Amino acid sequence: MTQKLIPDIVIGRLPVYLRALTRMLSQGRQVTSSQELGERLGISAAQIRKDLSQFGEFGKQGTGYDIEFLTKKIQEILKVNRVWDVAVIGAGDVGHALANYGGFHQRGFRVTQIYDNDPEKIGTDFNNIRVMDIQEMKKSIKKAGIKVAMLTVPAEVAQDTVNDLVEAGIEAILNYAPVNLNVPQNVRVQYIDPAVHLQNMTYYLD
Amino acid sequence: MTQKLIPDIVIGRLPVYLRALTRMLSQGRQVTSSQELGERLGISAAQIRKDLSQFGEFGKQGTGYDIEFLTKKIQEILKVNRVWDVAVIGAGDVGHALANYGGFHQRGFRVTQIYDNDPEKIGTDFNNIRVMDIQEMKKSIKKAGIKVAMLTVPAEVAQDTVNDLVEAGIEAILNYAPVNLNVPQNVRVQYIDPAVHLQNMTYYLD
DNA sequence: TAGATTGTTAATCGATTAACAATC
DNA sequence: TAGATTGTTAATCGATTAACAATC
Repeated sequence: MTQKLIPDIVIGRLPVYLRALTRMLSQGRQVTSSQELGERLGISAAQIRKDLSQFGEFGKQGTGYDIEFLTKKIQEILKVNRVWDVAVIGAGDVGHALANYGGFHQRGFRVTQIYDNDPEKIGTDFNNIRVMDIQEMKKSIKKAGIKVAMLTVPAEVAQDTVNDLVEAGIEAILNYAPVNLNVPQNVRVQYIDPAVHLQNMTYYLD
Repeated sequence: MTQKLIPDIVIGRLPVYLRALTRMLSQGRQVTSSQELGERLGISAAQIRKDLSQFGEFGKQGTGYDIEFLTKKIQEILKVNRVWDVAVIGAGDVGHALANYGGFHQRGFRVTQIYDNDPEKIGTDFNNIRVMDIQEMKKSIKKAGIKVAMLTVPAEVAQDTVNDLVEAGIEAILNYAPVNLNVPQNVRVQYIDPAVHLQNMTYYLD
């Protein structure tokens, strides 16, 4: 029925492979190997080959991988060989940084909507995008058919906002609010919380 | 010799437990169970008990866990029952958002230094912290004994900057630059790249 | 041909879950 | 006491690695 053939953890490594390959390409490189890639990323060569083999045969024995070809293939697999419109919810510092971020458009994303509830912010422009009233969010996201959102609202209102996003048809949420979110099974959430990431490392410090 | 008793993946979940517990505490809750916590976080109750049991016995049969007590214990384990000074490298939008972020100080961190190479920015204040010349970085971080840095410089200079940070004594790096970093074994890196996180989810969209 | 590297299989390793005695 | 929930063991499940035939 549903596929679920490919482990989540494999999908999670593909963007990292893609990033490294794109970088090599921009440095004029044409061919690489699982060994080289693995060394750069701190991953075993066997794992890289195994991961890629889930999706097809992209390399040549004796030679390795054509970087441009493999890049294209991974982009197809991840469905970033197109551009996804993204809504930013919350026009604070983080929302502002995301609206201005230059790294999205080469990587399959474009911020097209920004929402806030602050009258002072509504109507102002962030990187040429008009900040809209969060009251409009549900209707407007639905109308635009947007599937991807980045959530930068305060923790207290995050879950309510997510409920609206889900009703609006959002299926992928990058959550900057420092709370766990409950969503239906068909909706994906990724978490970014700098304090959580830092706390991951302090354990190892003295 | 070296401990390495506790799996990395367990350490990685503790900050998430801590965040949920802190939230419950702020809501006036006093006691919870592995089952309740698991439901909130989408993790099995067994896993939560197993994770915690790595560090001691923090619960009571029949009752569950005292939230305040467990919070304190996890803070101790993660070494965030103190305040870590953090240096922000790069005073762009992301550096700015991090300098202003209010979520750090209750969670064990305080931004005390910001660096940039842009003469226009050097000497200005971000949230009452004077932006310093990146030329001073190595000397000044070493002098202050700072162990934790957040890196928000462009990809092209990230590795060089990291090399300096390592020489300065930094042992934990939260990397916002969209590249993999090579560091010695004693240095930890966590990666935040919104495009990578988004690409993790697009695979599952149509 | 000789050398290199893939894709894949089988073996190993590690993480998660189920189950339950202990006990609050 | 009865009910609930822990901490822990053993079983299951899944991911990583080693090894090598295939082949460029």
